[in-house]
Amino acid sequence: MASSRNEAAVTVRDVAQLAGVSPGTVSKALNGQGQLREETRLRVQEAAEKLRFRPNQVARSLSEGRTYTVGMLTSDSFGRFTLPLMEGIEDSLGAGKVSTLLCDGRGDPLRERHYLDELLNRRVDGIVVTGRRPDARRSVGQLPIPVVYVLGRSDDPDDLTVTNDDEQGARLAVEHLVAVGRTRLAYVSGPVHHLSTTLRLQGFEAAVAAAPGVEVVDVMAGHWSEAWGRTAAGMLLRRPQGDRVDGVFCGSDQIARGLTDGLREAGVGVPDDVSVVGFDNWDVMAEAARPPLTTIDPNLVRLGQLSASRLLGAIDGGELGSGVVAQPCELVLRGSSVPST
Amino acid sequence: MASSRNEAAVTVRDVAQLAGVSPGTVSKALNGQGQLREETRLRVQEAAEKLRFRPNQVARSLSEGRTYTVGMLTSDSFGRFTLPLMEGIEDSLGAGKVSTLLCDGRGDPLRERHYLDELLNRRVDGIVVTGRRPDARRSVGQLPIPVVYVLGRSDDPDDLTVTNDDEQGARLAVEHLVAVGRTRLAYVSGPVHHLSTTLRLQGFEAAVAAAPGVEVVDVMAGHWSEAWGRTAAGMLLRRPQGDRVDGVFCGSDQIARGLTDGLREAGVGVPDDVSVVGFDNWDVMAEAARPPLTTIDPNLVRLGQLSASRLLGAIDGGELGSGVVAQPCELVLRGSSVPST
DNA sequence: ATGAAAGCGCTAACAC
DNA sequence: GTGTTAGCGCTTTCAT
Repeated sequence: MASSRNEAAVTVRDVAQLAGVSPGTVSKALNGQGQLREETRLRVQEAAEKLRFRPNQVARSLSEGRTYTVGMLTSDSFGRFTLPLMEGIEDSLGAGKVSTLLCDGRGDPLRERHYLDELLNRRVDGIVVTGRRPDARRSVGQLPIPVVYVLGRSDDPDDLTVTNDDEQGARLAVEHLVAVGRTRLAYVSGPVHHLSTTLRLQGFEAAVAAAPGVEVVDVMAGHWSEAWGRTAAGMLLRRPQGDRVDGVFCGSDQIARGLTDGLREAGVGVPDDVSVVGFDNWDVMAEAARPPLTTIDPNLVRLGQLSASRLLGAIDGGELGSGVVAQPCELVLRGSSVPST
Repeated sequence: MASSRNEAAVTVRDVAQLAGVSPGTVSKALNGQGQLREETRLRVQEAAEKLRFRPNQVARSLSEGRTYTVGMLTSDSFGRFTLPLMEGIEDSLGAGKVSTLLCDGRGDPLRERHYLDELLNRRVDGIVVTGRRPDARRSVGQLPIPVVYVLGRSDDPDDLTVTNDDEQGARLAVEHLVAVGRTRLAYVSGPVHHLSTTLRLQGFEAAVAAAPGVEVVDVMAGHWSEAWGRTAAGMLLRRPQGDRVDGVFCGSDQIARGLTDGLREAGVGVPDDVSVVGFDNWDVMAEAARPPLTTIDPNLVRLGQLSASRLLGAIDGGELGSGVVAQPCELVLRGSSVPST
């Protein structure tokens, strides 16, 4: 039964009748297909407007065999990182007139499987899988529609993953520290079992190795928290005189903020005594810190945009591609890194 | 044209053929309609399984005149507050087998109008409008489907708004401060033009008025930021000796955190000298603060759940209701409020 | 340039 | 109990 709360839904037939043409002509007129006399097209458009015609997208989907819908499946849960991704995804999809169906897997494989079925039943044109787990996630497998993984990687090299380049981001941080004159560097990271922790370590070490006269003084792994940052500050301060650190790269802005607080409260000047660089460019943290944090921005919005536009390309028949596409990060300058001297 | 990347999609006809029945019977068997012999039902289910039949939800929607989809339209943008709401909404909708179509209005009326049209064209069964603006937002108007506003209110009293009870939340905070022995209270709020600021002020004053021997010493409006909290701390500290404050209710956890930092750094003990209560129960802020913040939890997940279940009720033919439904907040106890003495 | 007719895959009313 | 028949509202050949 066609629903109606107020007025019965108006269909192409109604429009056709009012315009004195056939339903087929209405379709063509409204979608710019075929070749119609300009006069007819206008007459149809007027009729449609007059009747406040709302083309039933469901019927259209059935007929066209395409829904102009993509599913967004989150591995973990909606988190802070999901937001900017969603924003970017909507940017790209909105431009292509496609809508987003939301599914929150919440890290539960069963739940995820269920949602996947649902998306497939709904005949979405494609799926973007977001997530940010420590390691690569299990691929959702071969599907009749294109799938792109964003931020969190798929464990299947045949899948396409779009993510940020952690290694390059870390290099950026070190290069900046070196540029402001720092030579004795430490890396205060999140948990070791996090892929991003490892990748950033590689970048950190590579960049230090490439800078003559600069050395890695300390590497400490902990948690993604302010508390860990403060703890790390204490540890850094306990280093013997003459073996101190003058530049710290942190695995997150939360860590960087905690570290900065710890140093400041111990009377160590940031950035005058020690330069600090964070990671994430999470405004709430970076801007509230004292001083505000210089940090590495993984550019999540752009990641979302890119993944969705790759997906759209594949939906429109292009090649999706495979492997990991790592987008460069950017350095965002604030007060925590450049000494005034 | 029905799409296919691998295998042509299998339909009820295919299942019917394999099971040796008619398409109509397949539909009944799979949806538990009508009365079929158990044996037939099983045979059909097996056939469906064997062929990996995916009922085309699009066709079903067209036929049933119901899409099992609701639109989620955000007024502002995806923000920190949207996340828990979405979680709650998905909780309720998922149970009812309905999916969520995401639309980010980004505070742009044109964009919003566009999305609204899109949702209507897609024949969603209902819409939930989220947002958190300072004041009530313009109603999306009379629609052929039910609409519920959550968190941010609609300006039309005929619409249904589900939100948290700011006034009650503030009372809760004051009652707690009084319970731990505080008598000279201040309210450090966000911007005055925010509805929630005003409502909380009312609750604050009402609760103080109801507590004998307790007085309002100061009320200060500023921004939703840590920086403002620190500034406010300074202002509080500059009060003349003998006219000091011993309990502060803050309009947000960010403010509370800034305030706490400001007090601590000036040598004022929290909670021993001054008790502090925040608002939001935003874990990142509340838990990283020193001490962790006692705060008022508006329970956004529950708000999302409630709004979605009200919507589902209306979709299933029930009354939606109207006006503002304000859900109570809860007090969450952490370290910033109860003095050790 | 336009109309007629078939069909997308499913459900539902009515036969048998 | 199960099959048959019409649609749901649109797009899209194919005639004209």
